[in-house]
Amino acid sequence: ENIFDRSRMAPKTPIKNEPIDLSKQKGCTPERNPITPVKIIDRPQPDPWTPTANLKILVSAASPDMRDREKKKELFRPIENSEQSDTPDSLQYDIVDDSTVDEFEKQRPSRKQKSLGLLCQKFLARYPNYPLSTEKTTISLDEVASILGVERRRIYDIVNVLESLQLVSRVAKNQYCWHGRHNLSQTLKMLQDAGELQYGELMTSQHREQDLEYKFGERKKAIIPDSQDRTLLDFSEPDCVSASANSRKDKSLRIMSQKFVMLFLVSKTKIVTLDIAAKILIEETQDTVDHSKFKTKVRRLYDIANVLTSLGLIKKVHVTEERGRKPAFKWIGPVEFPENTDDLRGHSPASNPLPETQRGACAPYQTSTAGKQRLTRHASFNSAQPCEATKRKVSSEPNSPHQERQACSVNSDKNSSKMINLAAVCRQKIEEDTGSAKKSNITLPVSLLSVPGDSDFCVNPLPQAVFPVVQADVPSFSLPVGISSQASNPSMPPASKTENGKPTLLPNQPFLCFPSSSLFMLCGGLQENNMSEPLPTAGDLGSRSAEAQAPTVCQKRSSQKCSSPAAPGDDEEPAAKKQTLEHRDLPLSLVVPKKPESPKAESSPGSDCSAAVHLQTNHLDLASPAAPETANKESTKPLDCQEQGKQSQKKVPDDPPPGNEHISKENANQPFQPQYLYVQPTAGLSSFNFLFSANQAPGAISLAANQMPSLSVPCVMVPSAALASFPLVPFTSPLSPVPDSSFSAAASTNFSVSSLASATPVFRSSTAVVTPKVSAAPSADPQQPAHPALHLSPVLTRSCSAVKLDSPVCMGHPVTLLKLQQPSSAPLTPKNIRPAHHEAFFKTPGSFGDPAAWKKNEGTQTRNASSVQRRLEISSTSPD
DNA sequence: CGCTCCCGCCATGCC
DNA sequence: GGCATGGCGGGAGCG
Repeated sequence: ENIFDRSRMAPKTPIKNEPIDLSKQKGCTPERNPITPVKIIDRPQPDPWTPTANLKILVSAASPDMRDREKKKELFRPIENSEQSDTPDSLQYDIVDDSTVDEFEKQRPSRKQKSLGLLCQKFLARYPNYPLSTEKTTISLDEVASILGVERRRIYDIVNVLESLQLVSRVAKNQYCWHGRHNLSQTLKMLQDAGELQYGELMTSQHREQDLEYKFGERKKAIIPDSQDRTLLDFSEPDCVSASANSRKDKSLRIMSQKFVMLFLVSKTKIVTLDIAAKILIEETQDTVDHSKFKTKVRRLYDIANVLTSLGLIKKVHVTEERGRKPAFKWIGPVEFPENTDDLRGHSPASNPLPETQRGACAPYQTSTAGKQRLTRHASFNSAQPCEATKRKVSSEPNSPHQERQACSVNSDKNSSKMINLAAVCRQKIEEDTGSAKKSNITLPVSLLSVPGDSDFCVNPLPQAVFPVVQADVPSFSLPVGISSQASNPSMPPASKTENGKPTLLPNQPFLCFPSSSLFMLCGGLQENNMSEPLPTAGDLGSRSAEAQAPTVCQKRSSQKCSSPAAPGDDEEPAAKKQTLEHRDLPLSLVVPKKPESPKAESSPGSDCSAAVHLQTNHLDLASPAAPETANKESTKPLDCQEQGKQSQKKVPDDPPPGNEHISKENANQPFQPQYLYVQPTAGLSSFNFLFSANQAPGAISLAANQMPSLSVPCVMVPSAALASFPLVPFTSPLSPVPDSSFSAAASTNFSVSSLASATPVFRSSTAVVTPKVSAAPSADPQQPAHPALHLSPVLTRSCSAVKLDSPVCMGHPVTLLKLQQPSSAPLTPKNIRPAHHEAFFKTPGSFGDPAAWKKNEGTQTRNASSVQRRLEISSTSPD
């Protein structure tokens, strides 16, 4: 390409002479090149780096020779340049003619040729993705720079980003150690966790605040102690190694890179627009956002994005929002990480969902739990030592889901420890920071949120809430459901999900997207009444309680099982999971059907999961009346989970109960047809919409929300019948036989809105996975289900926030749920719904009141997608 | 015209 | 003072 371009390009503008030509060289051999630089280069070598090459490099690096090289390179450059001109035959030809031009032209690689992304590819081509643990590869900045024919400054850009992902670590001055992607999954997981914490907390905090205080404004003020936040990410060496590594101040690029990645990992949709990311990053860093700063941030993000793109972790996409089309990046890297998910994995093929990078997935859940602690100790990513360690780890820990996974678990040691540290740090910071509303708002946005300013919580949850789509692992589910997105929506093939899920998402999401805040999906038994359901969130419920409605809900819950406020969460959780899943997808504008699964169970692990499960079960039940069995199973599990989950409460990962897997599987198998009721929110709050599964046990619905307590938002339960009218319709009636009646009557599910938020978190928890209780008798287990939720909520609360975000993670587990839901989801309704606000694009929930609107909005999917954005925007604008 | 983002000045810090 | 790092933003390439 280069050659071509050059030939072509060159003519255009003779630019300065640049060494760049080297690019051709891409390649390889550093030293050699010196002498005969040019031509060699031509082919990039993928392979290139043979062990030998590495050795050479190392050697060179080690030795003072390096310097020499530099010298050489300098020398070379000229040479190369001259040669280059020669080199390319074609070029020459073209160029040659014009003598004058020649020089310039040749040299002048087009801008593209010089792009950081291309440069990064060349850089990466030199090193193996999965280097043998034994070999260490050292990278000499000077060498690389000379080889690649670029200034060292550029190499710093690349290396800093790579370092943020621990693909390399700095060993010494000019020296970096290449680790390859062995640790990538772990690192990503860490980032995900950290992201959840940060953002999650924020969210939670926001919610809280909101609940407490405002709905609109103040939250942000809240404060933000962000400064520290950034630090959070620093893997850099806490302990280990030389502090030297850290030296610089913040190294914004590195931190930014991590944060940027975190946004993706937290985002349901996996799509992050640059502007949103910039806003978030800026906010974290600073309150003030000048335009100039914004621009600068965006520039940096491009730099980072180019590197990440070269790594195959993200890809450029465009999100179309109301305002227009915005550049965005979609995460195409591994989404799921081992974590706890073992369980999940087991049962759910969902693992499939793992995106392309399977490798990524590995994280053992253990790591999450244990890991953190451990990690705490270590911490330093950077440390030179790490390299080795990491390698080892790597070897041991496999990251990749499949292969690597094993290793991963092991790894946890150092790397994980480091990671953990970060996470821990982040948490703390986050917690601290959390206070600041702004952040939270912002952060949340990422994927999650959609919440409009007002309904913060709600919103957030909602967005995601869209129906979960399950990726389809189990088609059966989806279909059954009336809604089934799948069925109805062709768009989402389950399969697609598997990948990242994303793909499909956008456009057609099978899932339903609700306006961000506006909708909630609930699954649960509806028994009681239809009424409102405010759900108390589990822990926090209070908020919910705040609202009058809550009581009923509570009762319901209690009846169901929700006993504790927290408990209620369960039901919700599941829903939440779904939502979360959806959300992820949605993030930007679209919802993607991805697989929900994965995620992380970390945060609220068990409990969440369980909750999720419940939901699922519920859904299932609802969906398929027939399926009660499954439901039961699930339900039971959930219970267990709950118990477990409680323990785990903290986000730390609980153990993932094996059960979950089963459940999920079961679910999948089962024909559930979840029915959902969609409730539109009253105008008030942002209107939340709830979807309930028809049959679920009431208990299930309960919210976990804990954090969200605030949700008090008025939610309206709509009888299935009512729903029918809605676009959503599918959910309600069709499927489920049961449901209808139940709906109408029961509609009241308990769930706390707030829980929603929490809910998501719940999902995460491994537990959730485990337990899906049986929905059939939703009521039956109320406790259990509830518990899970509760667990989550209480513990989570803080974490919860994170959780929410995370929820997506949960998704993985939840997968089953997703499936169920999806069906309906497809419905789009959400999208449709959206219409109400544009701004809302995210979400404003309430806005839609009319069904019609919903329909209209379909197009809006996008809006769903960018929850973050929404949030951001919303915040500014007030939601309706 | 606006999105991208290259390029390199220059600040920061360590030695 | 020199060198390694890397923040930063002007302004150009490109679609």
